[in-house]
Amino acid sequence: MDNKKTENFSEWYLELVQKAELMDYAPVQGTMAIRPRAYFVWEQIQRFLDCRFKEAGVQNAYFPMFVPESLLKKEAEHFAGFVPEVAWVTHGGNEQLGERLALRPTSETIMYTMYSKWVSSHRDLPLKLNQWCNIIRWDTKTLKPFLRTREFLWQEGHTAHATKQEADGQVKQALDWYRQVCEELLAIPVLQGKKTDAEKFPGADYTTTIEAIMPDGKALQCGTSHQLGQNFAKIFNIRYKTESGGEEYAWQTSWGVSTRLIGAVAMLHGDDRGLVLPPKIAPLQVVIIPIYKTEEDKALTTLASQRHAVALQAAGLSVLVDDSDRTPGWKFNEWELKGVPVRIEIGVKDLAKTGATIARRDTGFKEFYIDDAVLEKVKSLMDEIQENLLQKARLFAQEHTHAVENLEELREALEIRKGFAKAAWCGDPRCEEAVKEETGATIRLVPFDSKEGGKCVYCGKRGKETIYLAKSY
RNA sequence: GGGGGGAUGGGGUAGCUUGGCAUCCUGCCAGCUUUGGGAGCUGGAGACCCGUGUUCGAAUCACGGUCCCCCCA
Repeated sequence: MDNKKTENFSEWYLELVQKAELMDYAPVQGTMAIRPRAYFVWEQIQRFLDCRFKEAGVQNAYFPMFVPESLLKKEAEHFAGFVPEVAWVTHGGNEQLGERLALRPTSETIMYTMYSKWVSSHRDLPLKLNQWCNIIRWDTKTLKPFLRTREFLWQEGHTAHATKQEADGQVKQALDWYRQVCEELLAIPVLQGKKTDAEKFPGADYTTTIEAIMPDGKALQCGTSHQLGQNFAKIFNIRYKTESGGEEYAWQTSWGVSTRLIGAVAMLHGDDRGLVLPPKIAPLQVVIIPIYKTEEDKALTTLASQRHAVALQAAGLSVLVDDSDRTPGWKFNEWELKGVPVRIEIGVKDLAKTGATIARRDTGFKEFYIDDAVLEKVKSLMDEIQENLLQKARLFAQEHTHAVENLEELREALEIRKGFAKAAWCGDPRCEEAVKEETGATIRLVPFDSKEGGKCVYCGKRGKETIYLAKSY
């Protein structure tokens, strides 16, 4: 790595994602190839969420990526929110289409057109479907690999329920899945709460969100879950006959997380040596490097390496013996750049003591272990490193979250101390807008345990809500 | 939305003002050699973002386009 995380954060991140072979730029602006090392992380996220979805009765399905303009327009607020960044298909071959087709920026409208055909009785509810797919948003803001690209992968869950309460419960459950995937799998601590009306999903009654703090103090929205109320149901005519013979509109939710999470992992845990991956999502968890001078030593150290590899693999770990024709120093640097959580060095010195040297990626700490202790140590390191990364990130988040009482303190928290600000807000959208204008920060969320009290960070009137503010990606 | 910087083998670069066989590092291939924190030697393959113009001749000058990065809103 040429750039330092603390000196040129932005350049450091770009160097990191490319050198660690997470992505590569593709020919169209704002698009990229997701390389195997990053796609593996996505697969772990998919696996983690997919089994929770299925346990909860959410089934996978697939809907078309083409959304006719007339459908996208049906919900006015929704359309207004998305139209600035919609990419359109206007031609088929050389023939201009009668109606242009949006490349889905999200799938509410196309899916709910189908939902209206599939829902007619209370017996059809709840309807809970999810799709894993790509999304196109023709963003004009600053693009950044994984965090903001014009095409990305995500999952979008869409449910229809008989009652508001049930839909509220689904919104909450989805958000909790997202909190779990961030904290338990990716070691990214998050704040949870509600978006303000100004920041909510276009067409929703309310939006809930999880937000993480990045090393430069900016907020990253990591997942959202929306209560759509009956807004779409009324427009797309999703009605059901109740048990008592009446007719009601369904209550709906939608929720999603995207490949943006991969960028969050790289950004948050990476260091000046390169990528640092939490063991649970590392494509390669252990690399074993034999070290030798003579052919005889090469045979011995490689054999010992392979013996350890077999034992570790039997314990369910992904292991590679790097016996390539490179110097040990080169291999150390290479695998550190790629973020492998644990490295085992086996040289003649280790053989003489019938053991191996184990180095952990997160702290760089190296220690010798006798052969019999290696397996247990590596297994426990998987948990220790996973936990350490989460704790380190939690500590960072705490240290970069500052309680503020007025605009001046808010500016200081954002500009000098670089982080989140916790404040009170009177609830007036004009104060929210003014703060955004004057500081560049937005209200990231209103926590679920928001309390009245304090003074509005902008106007000084009585506070009605607790808020967290930050600049964001 | 505004401002600034940039694009030269796979990656990083020199050359551009003053037009004339394109520099160096790294990576890649082959061979030798080497191995406890990015070793060495020899040989080899590999590039001027795209288009138009000016010119005997364009990486270099002009115009247009595409793409990337940074800062501000």
